[in-house]
Amino acid sequence: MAVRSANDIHELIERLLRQGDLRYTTGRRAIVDLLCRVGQPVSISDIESQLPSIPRSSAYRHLVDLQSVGAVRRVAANDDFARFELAEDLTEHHHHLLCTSCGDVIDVAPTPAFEKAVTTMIEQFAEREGFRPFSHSLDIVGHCRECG
Amino acid sequence: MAVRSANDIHELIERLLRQGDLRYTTGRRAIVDLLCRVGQPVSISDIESQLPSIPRSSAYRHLVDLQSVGAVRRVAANDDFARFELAEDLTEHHHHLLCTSCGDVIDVAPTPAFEKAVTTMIEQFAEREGFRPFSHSLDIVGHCRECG
DNA sequence: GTTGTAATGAGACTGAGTCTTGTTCTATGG
DNA sequence: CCATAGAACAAGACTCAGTCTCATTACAAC
Repeated sequence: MAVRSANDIHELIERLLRQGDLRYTTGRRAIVDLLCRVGQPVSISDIESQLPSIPRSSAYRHLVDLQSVGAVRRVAANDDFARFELAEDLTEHHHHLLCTSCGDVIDVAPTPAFEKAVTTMIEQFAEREGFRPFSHSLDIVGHCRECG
Repeated sequence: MAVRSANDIHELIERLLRQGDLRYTTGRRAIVDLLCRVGQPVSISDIESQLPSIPRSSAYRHLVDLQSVGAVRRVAANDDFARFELAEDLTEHHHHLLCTSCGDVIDVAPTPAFEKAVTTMIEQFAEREGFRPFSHSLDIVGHCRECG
């Protein structure tokens, strides 16, 4: 799903951090690396098991920092564990398949026809409700291939 | 947004509970009443303030019971408080406007054109990913009228 | 009534996520 | 090179939404 190379992403995130007077340190880079590699939303326990050298408190702090500069986005999954992924500006707009059995989250890219329909509809809501939309996300709930 | 009258909803929920060998007691009814009245997702603190006679532990238990028979659905909002609403079977299919400023959740009914586009796209994903879809939800993130 | 089961209230408990504190890096400047 | 100031960090205490336990109460069936 990566539209840019990992190198590009690192460079972009470094710039984003610098704009916020933050450094792109080893710990932050390790987390971004993981997010690039996995290519789908990652939970804190994923981070703990993949990057055991990073303490939980640091992982949370890094994620908050990365969010604050717009490099990372928090994803609300179906279980009650927060998950994190690279911001869409760095990858591409996509939606999520949520498995209610194993909790897994799978990224999927929408078709242009669908996104056009969404945009049209959102404009209607915005008009009617006086709502100013920033972004949208579609979650498809069901069972993944493994869970049948 | 109510497609059925509150009376109908109570009757349906009573039947759902009975099928699960559960009774439609005063506490459960009070919560369902609140969900009908408010007509949008409600948080635990909303329930506490609107129904002070129901202890928190009971409110949570009632919500779990109501969920287990399919009368109520848990909604993941943008803040990290769970919210609850009547299941779509009892009301009508709808989506959510999430305000990132005040945390409010507003129900909106999708246009038929949009739902057709969603269905088509979901079928494609299901095919491609071996995913068995049960339901979907679209969240539109932004600022509500009050928050500008 | 009696009796078995569901429902309830009160409060202890759990654990994801946050905050605090003291320490270690690192970028700059003399 | 060293000094030093601010950022980053590790460790662990802390918070509080949500869950669990258990003793008590309501209810349905006989």
